[in-house]
Amino acid sequence: MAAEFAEGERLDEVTLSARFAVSRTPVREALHGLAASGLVETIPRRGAFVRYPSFIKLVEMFDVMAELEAMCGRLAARRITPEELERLEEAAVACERAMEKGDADDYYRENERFHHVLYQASGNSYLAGEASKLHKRLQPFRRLQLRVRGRLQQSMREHRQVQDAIVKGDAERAADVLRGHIAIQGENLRDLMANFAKQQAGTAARSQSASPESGTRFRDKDMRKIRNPERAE
Amino acid sequence: MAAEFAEGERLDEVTLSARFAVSRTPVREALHGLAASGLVETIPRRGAFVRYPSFIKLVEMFDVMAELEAMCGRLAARRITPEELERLEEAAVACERAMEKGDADDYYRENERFHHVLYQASGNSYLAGEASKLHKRLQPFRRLQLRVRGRLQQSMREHRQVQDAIVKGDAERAADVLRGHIAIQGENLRDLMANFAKQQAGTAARSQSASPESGTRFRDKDMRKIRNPERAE
DNA sequence: GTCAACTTTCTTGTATACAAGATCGTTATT
DNA sequence: AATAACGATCTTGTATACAAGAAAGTTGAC
Repeated sequence: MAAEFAEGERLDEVTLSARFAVSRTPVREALHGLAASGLVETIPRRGAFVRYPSFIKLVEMFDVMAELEAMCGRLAARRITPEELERLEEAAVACERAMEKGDADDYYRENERFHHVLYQASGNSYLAGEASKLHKRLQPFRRLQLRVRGRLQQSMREHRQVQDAIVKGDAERAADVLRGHIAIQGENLRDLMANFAKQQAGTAARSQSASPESGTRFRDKDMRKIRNPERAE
Repeated sequence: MAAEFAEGERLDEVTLSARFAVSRTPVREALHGLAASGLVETIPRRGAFVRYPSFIKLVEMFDVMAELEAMCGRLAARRITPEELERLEEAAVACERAMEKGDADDYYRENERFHHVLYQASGNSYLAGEASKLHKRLQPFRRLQLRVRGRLQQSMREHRQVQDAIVKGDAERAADVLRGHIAIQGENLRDLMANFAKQQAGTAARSQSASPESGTRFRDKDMRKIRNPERAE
């Protein structure tokens, strides 16, 4: 399920339509949607290719996420309503319960609730939307990290610090704590990926086989045809 | 050209396909693209509706843009390469020439170049991409502002301040100046819109006529059919 | 006259057919 | 034998046909 489609794999429209027992039309629309959300890259007249974010790109995305969350925190510290404060407390309590149970899945869900309350509390609906989108995209990699030893407890402490700063209306501290809260996930990711790379070192080359760059071998005679790749978008 | 499609207007697929002399298929794909970029809202089984960002949303977007640019500046101050520094200077000089000529269109183009160099110089390609996307979306509203009296000169001064901070490697100052540089556009927008509203006050009501909320009159008898609007995505 | 159920019409969503570009294989030429 | 030109095949992009859901109009009951 997790590794159903390999990085670089070409997604053939007819194959997919056969597999899901629909015509090519909805398949095409779905592929365009995935392309918009970045999971797939489409090259005109060539097809759609699976694009998992590279490690570099993931770290970059976590950096941006950290900044967006910091902005949410800064604004929320000034703008949060009593009702939202209450929901923040509820989410924090739920997180605490999950942590005490040691239930990572549960913590993960409640953690998400906590952050979404913050996005809303920023009072900037565009920001909230963008933060949610990126949060969702980084979701699987965030989830991975909750397995790291002691991460749940640390995460919880950071949540309480954020909450404290917001209750006190300390915008800059809320921003800083949140920035760190996310940035540390980028750091942890580095560690996880390093370990993962050690294990998977042997099979890495194979997974690249179907990518358009490495897989489609341009023969010398075809090189005369000068094509500009004309990347989608 | 500018106001070819009115806010809330329904975009009929067959009408559009007739107008552009293509079949419905590419029209549908184009509409989906516009929906992804936020210019159009699609409601399942109902159609696509023109959605210009509201004034509130615009201000929100400028706030986020300010933060993204600030982040670019902070990173660029530390990571910019000599080659990028050179391109920044080139863009700044080009801006200066345009300003001296008083050519707002030209300044607008070169200003864009200046900012794109900064995005690149951040060394975070994801950030650069997101900043470019939002920049592009705010483009028409930015452009409006260059007509404001004295804005060109002020903008130019701010550019030089940004450049100075980056040359000196002062990350926080670069961030602060850039944040202000963008934030002021949100402020100016407020003024422009206030003036615009005064002029257009009479015609405002009419432009809403075709929106699905106000235009589609549900008759009482139809209210029994409980539909969840099921907003797209 | 008003309101509800039915029917008609219109529009989106999906399937299929066709056109055009791209890759791959074959053949001919140097 | 290597390379270029040509043609066959496959795949995407577009057009058209069909199905299903939504809005509007019509008829009938109270």
